[in-house]
Amino acid sequence: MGKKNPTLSEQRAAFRDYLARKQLKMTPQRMRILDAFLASQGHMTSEDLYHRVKKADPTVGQATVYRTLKLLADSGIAQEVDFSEGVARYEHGFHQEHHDHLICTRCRTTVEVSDEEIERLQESLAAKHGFRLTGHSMCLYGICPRCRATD
Amino acid sequence: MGKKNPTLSEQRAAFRDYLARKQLKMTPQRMRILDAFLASQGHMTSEDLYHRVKKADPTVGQATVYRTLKLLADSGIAQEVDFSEGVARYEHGFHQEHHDHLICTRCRTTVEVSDEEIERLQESLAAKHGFRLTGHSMCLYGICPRCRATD
DNA sequence: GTACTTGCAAACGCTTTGCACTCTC
DNA sequence: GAGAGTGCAAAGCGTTTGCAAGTAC
Repeated sequence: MGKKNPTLSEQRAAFRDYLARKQLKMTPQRMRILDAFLASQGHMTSEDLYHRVKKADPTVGQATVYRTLKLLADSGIAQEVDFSEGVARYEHGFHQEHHDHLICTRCRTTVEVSDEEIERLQESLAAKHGFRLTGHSMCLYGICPRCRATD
Repeated sequence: MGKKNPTLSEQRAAFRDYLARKQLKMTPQRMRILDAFLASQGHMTSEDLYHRVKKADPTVGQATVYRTLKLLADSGIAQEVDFSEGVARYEHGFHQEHHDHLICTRCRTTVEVSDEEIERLQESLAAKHGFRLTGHSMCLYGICPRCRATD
């Protein structure tokens, strides 16, 4: 478990490969969006990324960012996450170990957490009902230490 | 754990109390929406409920259903759940034991599951990061036995 | 040269809201 | 009768899509 994170150029190559496999084309826009995505951290919305990309190239359209994020997710470079806010968020997809999220409902801070025991129990819970698991999302909502301190 | 489910008239009374406490009024529309909600099962969308209510009274507006569902959720009679579909769903809120959802991504069947061990681990995971948990949502996505059979 | 891509603006689906009217308490 | 609630239609939001022009391969 836990190969180390791919380098920037490995990721670029991976995206190129993905595009080729799907008979899609590499374009300057896609390149810029990929780079902006890789250069950022956390859980970005399409909007976030759009603004970042726009700084580098004001001509890029919002629709292209939406479209490219879908490709990044499909290629595995990005991972869509849903914090029930009504916006899609994306995080880097190369986190080998699955992780879940601990979200402060007051300040929106999020912490990535993981627990092998929980993973294992989830699998067996699914198996007990005859399901083959393809994915899951677990969000724990609460109040973070900092917000608790300022109560 | 596990008081038995409240009766229909207990729930009506609970809603009435909630409204009174908030200085809101009971109306025939709210009554009908509550009844339709209680008479249904599963994970309903506002749309679902709107259609049901409409059969009993075609004059009820969609906005009223949205508004009333929010009240039902706030009062604890309903519980909002999010299966990442882009629609809000509501289930009965009187399930005392917390449960999570196992969702078939092919046929959308959902099964309610619960596991005390997982609950406990979630608590301790949150505590480890100094969070005070206020809620959580866990959705396990997979393929249900029936869909697996027709592969 | 042939698809595939782009930016734009319009359309989308779900949800919320402003309004004039109506009703509950 | 004062304050809430209603239905309607319009607006809001994040996201998707149709299109004509542009571009990677």
